Amino acid sequence: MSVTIKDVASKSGLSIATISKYINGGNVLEENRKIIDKVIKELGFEVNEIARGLKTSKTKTIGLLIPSLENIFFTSIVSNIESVLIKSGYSTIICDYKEDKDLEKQKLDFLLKKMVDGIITMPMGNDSEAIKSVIKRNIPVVLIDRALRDIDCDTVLVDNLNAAYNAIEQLIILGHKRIGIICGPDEIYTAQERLKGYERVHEDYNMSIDSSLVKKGDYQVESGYRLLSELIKMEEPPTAILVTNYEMTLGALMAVNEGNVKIPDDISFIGFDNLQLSKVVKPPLSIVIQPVQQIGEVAANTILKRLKGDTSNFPSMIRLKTELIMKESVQKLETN
Amino acid sequence: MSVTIKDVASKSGLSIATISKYINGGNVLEENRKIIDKVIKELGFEVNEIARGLKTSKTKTIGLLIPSLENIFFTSIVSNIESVLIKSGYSTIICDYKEDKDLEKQKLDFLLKKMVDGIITMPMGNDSEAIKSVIKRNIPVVLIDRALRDIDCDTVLVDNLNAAYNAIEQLIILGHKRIGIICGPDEIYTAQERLKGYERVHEDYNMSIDSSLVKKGDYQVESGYRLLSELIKMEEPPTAILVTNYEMTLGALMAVNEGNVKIPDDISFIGFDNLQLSKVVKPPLSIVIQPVQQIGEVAANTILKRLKGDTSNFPSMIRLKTELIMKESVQKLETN
DNA sequence: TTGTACGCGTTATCAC
DNA sequence: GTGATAACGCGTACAA
Repeated sequence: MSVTIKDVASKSGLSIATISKYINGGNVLEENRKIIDKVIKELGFEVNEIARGLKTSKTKTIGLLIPSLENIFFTSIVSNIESVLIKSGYSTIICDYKEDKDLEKQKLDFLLKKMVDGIITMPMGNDSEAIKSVIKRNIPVVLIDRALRDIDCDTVLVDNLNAAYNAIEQLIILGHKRIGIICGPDEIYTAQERLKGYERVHEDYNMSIDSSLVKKGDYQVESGYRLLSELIKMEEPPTAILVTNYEMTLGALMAVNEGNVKIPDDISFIGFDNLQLSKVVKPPLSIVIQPVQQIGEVAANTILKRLKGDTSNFPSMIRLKTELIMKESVQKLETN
Repeated sequence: MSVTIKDVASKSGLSIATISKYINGGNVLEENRKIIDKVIKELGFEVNEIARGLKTSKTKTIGLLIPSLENIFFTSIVSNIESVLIKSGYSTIICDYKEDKDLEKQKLDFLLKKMVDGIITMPMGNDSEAIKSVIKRNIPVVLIDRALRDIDCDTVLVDNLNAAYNAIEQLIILGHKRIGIICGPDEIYTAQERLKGYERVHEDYNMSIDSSLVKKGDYQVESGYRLLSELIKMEEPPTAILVTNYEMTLGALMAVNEGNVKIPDDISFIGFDNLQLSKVVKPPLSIVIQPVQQIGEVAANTILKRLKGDTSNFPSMIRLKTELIMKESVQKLETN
């Protein structure tokens, strides 16, 4: 079918072994080097990665396991990861587990069966066992966005705690006393951290927390809608709100629109994750931006490093900073 | 390292050939069948896909080549494709070419080098040559979203022409005479078709087209913003507008918000592609919805069919219907 | 430096 | 129905 080393060998008059050595960067006579180079170009020879893989048990493929492909936050990261990896000749098999823990395990197995050389994943459950067994098989794993307890594994995340902390702090500085938050699910790492940020800033400013202002959603649009509706219908509603991911921000805005509530007059609003959205709605939305590009690049470079056998400072834990963009959706509150 | 057929053979007392035949669904004595089954389970044997690939020259991998991973319309399709393919044991290597024609070719080569069994792609340029050469190599290709001229290739698209036609028709029925459209780039198939729909409905209703109302953007946010700004600043602005993709819809909404223009009082508005968006903005946006799930499923099933060697009605051209959802962003115009 | 021979795990072909 | 055995294309000792 396609051109093999054998073909190159016979046409160049050299042996298969020599050609192979040349391809893999070994020492070959300058003279032969030229000949081989020429023949390879003439024949259009390309290494058969799959035959090579059989021998080396390396597939030059990285598995990417993410919660959903219908979430721009995740796919942006994926896009950046792919860009970096392809430069090193790695392809990426992307699996989304549709926010389903069973599917997550299934797809992890799938990737393993496909003999990926490494795995980058955003774990959902805390099935650190599955991940552990992968690491035990000497397959490098990089966790992104969400950390896992009791596990030695390279991890790239954003400083979720301070992301929430800083946003809430701004609201406090502007005079808000009753600040609501719409969190993600308890089981999810980022949700825990963002809530911690909310709690810690209250402590630091010596403010007590009204637990009725802390709403727990599921990172989906509908919960953002429902929970914000609940908040604005309270007898004593919050004067400001932080919504902690993109989907819920979307939902919360729907609730605002339908509830005849005005931003920022009736409620100050800080959203999450999507800069474009902040410009479409009126007034412009204040927003917490995560460094998606960096996350992808750092994750990809980390796994590339491990793939090269560099085990320095393992396990690495990199915590990237978010950015808070304040716009007119937040109002200064008169202190009375 | 891992368990091989050889191991299964020696432990079961049968030959490698028999085990292989069993695995691939050949006829084996009921008696042996049981033994093999048991041994496989005990040993936890799994086929080494890469060794199998070397022999069969099949990788059980489909290449997916899309313009961008940061576009929910594309990634939704990808997600659905992946769901279908994985059920048949296929993995998908996803490449995005970042709307760059050179990158598109590069990544196509990359996929070929990875020996994918088939390719599903949304082509950008009209480099039908590259695709043709793939097909000539007997690698099935399915085009989605965008058709290519002069080429025999299975294609799955939506009826873009009538998508635009129907939207504009509704506006006409509601009494609008000056209807603007913000199109995509001339080179892109979907943009051409949507524009044709605009033109045809004007013909059918015997209305002439004011070419200053036909704006050509590039499917990016900024152009939607810029072009809608231009439209509303006209001396005689349109009374209604159709924006023909999601990003430009986003941009156009920004312009509306900043321009102190009211929807639908000052201008009736129909957007594209994203249902969620339609609920977030106020008033609720009328929108053209594409059947992303179907697109993905049909495309995946088509390539699966070809992979099985079924060449019936090749090349198939499937045209899926869009849905028009009318909301309060469109106003009935008084006929005077 | 170069060449020979063999192994990687499967599948396919043929005898039996 | 079953079992040797030759491929598949490449890497790698080892010998030359």
